[in-house]
Amino acid sequence: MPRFYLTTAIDYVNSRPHLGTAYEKITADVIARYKRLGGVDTHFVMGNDEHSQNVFRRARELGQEPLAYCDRMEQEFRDVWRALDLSFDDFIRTTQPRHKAAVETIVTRIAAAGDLYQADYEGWYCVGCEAFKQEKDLVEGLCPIHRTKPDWIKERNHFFKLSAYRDRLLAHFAEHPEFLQPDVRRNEILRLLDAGLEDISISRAGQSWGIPLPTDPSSVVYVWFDALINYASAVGLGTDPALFDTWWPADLHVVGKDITRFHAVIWPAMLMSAGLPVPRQVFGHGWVHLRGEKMSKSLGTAIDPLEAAQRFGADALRLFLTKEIPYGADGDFTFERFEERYNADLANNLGNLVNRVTAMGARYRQGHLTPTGSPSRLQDLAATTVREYGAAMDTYALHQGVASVFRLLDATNEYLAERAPWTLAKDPANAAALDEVLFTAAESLRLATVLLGPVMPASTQAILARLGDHTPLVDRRLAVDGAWRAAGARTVAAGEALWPRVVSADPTTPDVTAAPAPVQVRALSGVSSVPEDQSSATPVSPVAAPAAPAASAATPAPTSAEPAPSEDAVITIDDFMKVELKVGKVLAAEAVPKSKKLLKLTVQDGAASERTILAGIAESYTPEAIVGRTIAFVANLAPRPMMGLVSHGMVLAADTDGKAQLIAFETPPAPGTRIR
RNA sequence: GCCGGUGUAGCUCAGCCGGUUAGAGCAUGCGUCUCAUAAGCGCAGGGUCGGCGGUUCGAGUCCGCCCACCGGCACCA
Repeated sequence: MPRFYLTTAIDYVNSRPHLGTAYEKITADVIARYKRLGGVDTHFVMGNDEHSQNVFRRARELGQEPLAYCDRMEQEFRDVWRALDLSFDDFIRTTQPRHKAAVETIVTRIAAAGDLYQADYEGWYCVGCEAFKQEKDLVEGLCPIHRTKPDWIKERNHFFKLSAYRDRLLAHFAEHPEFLQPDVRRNEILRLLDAGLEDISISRAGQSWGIPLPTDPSSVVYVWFDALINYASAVGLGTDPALFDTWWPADLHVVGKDITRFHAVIWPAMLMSAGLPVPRQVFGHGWVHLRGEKMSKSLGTAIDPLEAAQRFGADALRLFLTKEIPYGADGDFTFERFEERYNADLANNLGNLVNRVTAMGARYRQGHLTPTGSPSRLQDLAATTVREYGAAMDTYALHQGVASVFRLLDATNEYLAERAPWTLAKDPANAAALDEVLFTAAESLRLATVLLGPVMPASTQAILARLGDHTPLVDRRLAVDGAWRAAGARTVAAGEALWPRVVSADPTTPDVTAAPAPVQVRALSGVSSVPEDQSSATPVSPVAAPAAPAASAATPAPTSAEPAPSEDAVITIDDFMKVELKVGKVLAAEAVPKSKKLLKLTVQDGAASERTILAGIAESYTPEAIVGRTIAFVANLAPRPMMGLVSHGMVLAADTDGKAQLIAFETPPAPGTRIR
């Protein structure tokens, strides 16, 4: 029997899943159920990503042990997934022993392959700046800020030789065009590969929350490196060789478009290094927007999938998300549109069709339908539909697959209007014709319902039962149940409306936008946490991972790009007082040439002194709008060169999903005033 | 700034290698049937196919330039 191993990204557990997360799982579930319908032995795995500092911190905030916190969150996630009828076969957690075994296996094999080198990261280091310097930052070999020659120093770390795999990855992409879909994502990654790869740091020193690096137990495996391995640990790498042989390599990783690079570049390189087969395909799906806007937890605009499901049922939500959003592209969700589609597709079309077919069967034939064997145009169309449906679903054009089924439903409604069984029923002489029409319509509907099974598992099963097809869901096969049955009497049963038509005065939901969460105050703007908000999926902060912690001579940053949170999230007043916050007045502002985000500000920082600060707020403020404003800034930050200029400080702004909002004062204090 | 994508009826989108009056679904209006969830079926209105220019007998479909929006990279201490 053919096999199919399917995964979704594993999720951070620092907050509950929202509609964007649910979208990924639902579409993956549709694929899994479609495969099973096709008679494919399918293994569908989901899970949670728990070795994140954010998770650790969140648990601490709540005064809980991290693991206990993760246990609780697993239950919350499972509750949501159950409500959405997700048919995963296994649920992996990165804190499980089997995952630890797999991580150790892979890291050990990578080390054995010689692709892991103990950091000793080298680079130019300016003592004045307290920072590593890139070659390109130096002016005639000197630090542009301090006019001194930086030192060449070393710092310990563990790196994976990602750069060594560029050619093999390029070759793989060339040989397997289907490896990364859709094509937009593929092109992006190809360009990234063209630009070259840098080695990546895979360890974090001095942390306890994580899996110790086998080659250096004083460090833990960096969270996203750890997370990727879940796909292998879930099928027994390092714990169950037989299971692993059965399922590996994975056939499909369904992930958000923001993390395709982890799955299409780093993950295959890791596997190549470890001498393991790479997954057959990665699919990067798009986002679900809310009213055209990115859904955001911090703005309180994230939709609770449970609320959406409760509104019209889980199956209705599953249908909406699969049918209305071209798979791979971004889509838009609104309750108005959801209701509109619910009424059109489910109440008026499918639901009503079920009712009229079964009602007429009951009324004219006491539920007993007998075949007459006469071919009809519906039978031909059904064959075409099955073909189109299969072709679409096989290439994950889920929306097209579903659309083709609805064309068959439309045709069935037309057929009834054309043959008018209610008229035939008036004259006993038409008994044979009436039998033919009732049977044909019921069979067409039955077949269409089978095809919708992967999308709406519960309700299609209910419809089929009413149509006299009592095959258990697990035994349903496309080749058998998706074929037109010209023979075999059956019994249909009338019943309640499955999807009563709904008309609400105001389908918008006020509670969605009700309570915006507090906005993070963060120095400088623009650093949005997309993965947290939107995909909340696996391999963590893409901003932090591949590009930044690199070891090539060209890159500084000894470890990660993240500010390396200490084991304690709490700081003392002494720590805080090290930061010198001051009031400043913007004397002049101009856009930095060739930069999209930077404004160059001339800030009065004392009675008669001024300094230059570069601020990443150009997407939120024009230079004119900011001149004359009184702002807050960090005064004692090490100078930093950017875009050929040097910034002496950092402006404070609230960060609401990439949109900066400067801090304002009721009555502007004099420039230079200390803030604390 | 570089790279890529999108821009077609009120809304969501189809339109392959250029070829008769540009399509579908939803929404709207009218008509009609009555088995059915005021559902079904039929008909209709509605589009300078983002803009300008070019190639061609002929362009939504090819080429160039421009505009808008989206995404990726650089950049965001």
